[in-house]
Amino acid sequence: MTAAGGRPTLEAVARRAGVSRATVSRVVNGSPKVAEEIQVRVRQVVEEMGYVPNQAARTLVTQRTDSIALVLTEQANRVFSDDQYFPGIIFGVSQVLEDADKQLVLLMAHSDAGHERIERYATGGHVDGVLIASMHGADPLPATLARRRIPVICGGRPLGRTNLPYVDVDQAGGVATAIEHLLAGGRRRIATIAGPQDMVAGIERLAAYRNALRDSDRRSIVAVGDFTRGSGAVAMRQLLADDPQLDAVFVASDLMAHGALRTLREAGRRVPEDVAVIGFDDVEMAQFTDPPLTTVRQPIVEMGRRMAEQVLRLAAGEQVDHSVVLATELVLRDST
Amino acid sequence: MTAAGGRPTLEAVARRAGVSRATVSRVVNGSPKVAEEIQVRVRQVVEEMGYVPNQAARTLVTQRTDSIALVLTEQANRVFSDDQYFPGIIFGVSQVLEDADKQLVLLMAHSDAGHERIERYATGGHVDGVLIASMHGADPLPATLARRRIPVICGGRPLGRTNLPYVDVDQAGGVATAIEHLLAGGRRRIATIAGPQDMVAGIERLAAYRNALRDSDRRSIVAVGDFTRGSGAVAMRQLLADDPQLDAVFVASDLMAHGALRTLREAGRRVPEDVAVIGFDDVEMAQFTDPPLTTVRQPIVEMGRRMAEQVLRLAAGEQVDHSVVLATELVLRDST
DNA sequence: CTGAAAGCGCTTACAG
DNA sequence: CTGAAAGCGCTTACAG
Repeated sequence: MTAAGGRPTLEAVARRAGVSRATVSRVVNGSPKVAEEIQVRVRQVVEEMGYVPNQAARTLVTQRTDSIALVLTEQANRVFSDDQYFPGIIFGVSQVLEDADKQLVLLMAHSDAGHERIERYATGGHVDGVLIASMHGADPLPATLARRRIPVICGGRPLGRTNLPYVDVDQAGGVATAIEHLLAGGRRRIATIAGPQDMVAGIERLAAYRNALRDSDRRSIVAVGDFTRGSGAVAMRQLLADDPQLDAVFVASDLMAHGALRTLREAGRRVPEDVAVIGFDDVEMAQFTDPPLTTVRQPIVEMGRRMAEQVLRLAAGEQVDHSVVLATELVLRDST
Repeated sequence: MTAAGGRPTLEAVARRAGVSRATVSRVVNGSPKVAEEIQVRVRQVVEEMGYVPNQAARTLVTQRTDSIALVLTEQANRVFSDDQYFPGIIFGVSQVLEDADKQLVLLMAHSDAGHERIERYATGGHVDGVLIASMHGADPLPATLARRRIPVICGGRPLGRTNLPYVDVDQAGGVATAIEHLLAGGRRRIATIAGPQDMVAGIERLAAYRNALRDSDRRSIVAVGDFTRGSGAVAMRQLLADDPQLDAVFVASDLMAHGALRTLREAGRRVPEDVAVIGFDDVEMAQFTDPPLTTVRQPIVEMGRRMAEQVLRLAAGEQVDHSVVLATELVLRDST
């Protein structure tokens, strides 16, 4: 007995080993109540024949797929700028899933049809749980999945009223520390380059900047980018036009900060003498900009790990905390 | 009739629509020989009940999984440096698979056990084909899979003697153009920072550098990195110690070139006046370094796309070209 | 054009 | 401890 692909089946192994399919199944799945001697014989035949269980057949009966989907609904410019966010999340998630012997299915939506396709796939019983890495606006996808009883964990606090479980970093705390540092350094006109205002990270970092300045009586000077270098360069030009006297800028991502540094250089402003710059992320690149970048570190890989751990708990039927919030930290370098 | 997950089955739809399971199956799968009227009714019931076919059951009978695996066997430092290589490959692959309605399963090996796990998974009938994004040394995995009749496409020419199909860029041509440009600019002592010598991209770019210099009678000056910024910074220090008079350096990746630029700045060397620098990749960052980086552009996303197209052909039983080689191009900026 | 039936390769109560 | 048997939810010749 050989499956269509030419691969041996349980049946074939059982026949060769002189036992029943049930017994082979038990040995393969590590059930303890099989006689030692039989276990040895079966394992040997499995090895000889190169038997590997057919996952589809197994899933059909167990109702478990042993895979987790990671959804990335993001425009191309960000997924494929050299932003470390997505690779970091993927890396963290895959570490945890590998240890748990689960598979990672990557679901990217490049188009609107893609969005619908993802919903269909995730509700189609293909996966035991879903991770949503980043959302624009109040994406209905996580709520839809949750309603269908599919375990879901969001990366970043979901917008809108919902009580979906999520993992996030302490955005407000990180920004507050950054602004305090600038104020303590005597900076008087502190601008910001915000992230996109349909994403929670963009919204919260801007709100935190405003709060911190309000407390200190400074006025806020704002330009908005989309987390890419190019948008940071453009936003910096706008800020310089708005307020040529500005002496500091908090930038909501390191990539945008890199773009801002180029604009400042072109405009003849020295960093940090004329303008102090603080980024957000602490990607490897931040150590190599000119000057090296002071920035708020967020633990991206750890965020991926925690997301994966949470969804595995849900898939196992356990309860999880409604939110997990990871600490951020100001890393001082030469741009302030 | 409702499946364990609470989802409706074919059976349930058939009953509600007053037809057989076979008929519902035909409608769902778009078979043309079903009466128009019945099609309409079945589709309506499918909609009402939110029926989605169970993939495991379908796979079990069709022997197709509609998924493709992408294997990333790489150390953490590279996957999680902000190298655009892996995200670019993932992005290109996922575009093509999305259009073909196939799923992308990401297989990363973080450990040795991971390597074996990947082999087990790929041979376990979970996927219709396998893409291997990057290999160290003469990895036996692709050949093992090919022997098992599993469609495989390699990213980059595989090392060792094998005739596995692959997609690659014109490494030699790109490097040759870069060196010619340096020679034409009157540079006399041209060093290189090579990539890791157990990877084909590292090996081929170094070999092409040596060939180009041999033709011009210059001596070669070599340091080796691992494609990360940090390794580029260290390698540049070694080169300056080896030959303080060097006036150009070809760096096998943009990230390493970024590291090299920082070392040159620290050493008081002006770029390009004292030392010309050329990178390889053309990531977004290359436009933002100080000075902006001249580099050899390789079409990474396109490479991912072509890999996916090739593996889909193999999975469909078609023949594919033994190799697809994409053009590279020298992009001139201010570092030369 | 439509339906009854076989079968894909497993797991798991249920007996013994 | 072991085996016979049912059943997971589909697709697809085969008849009609």
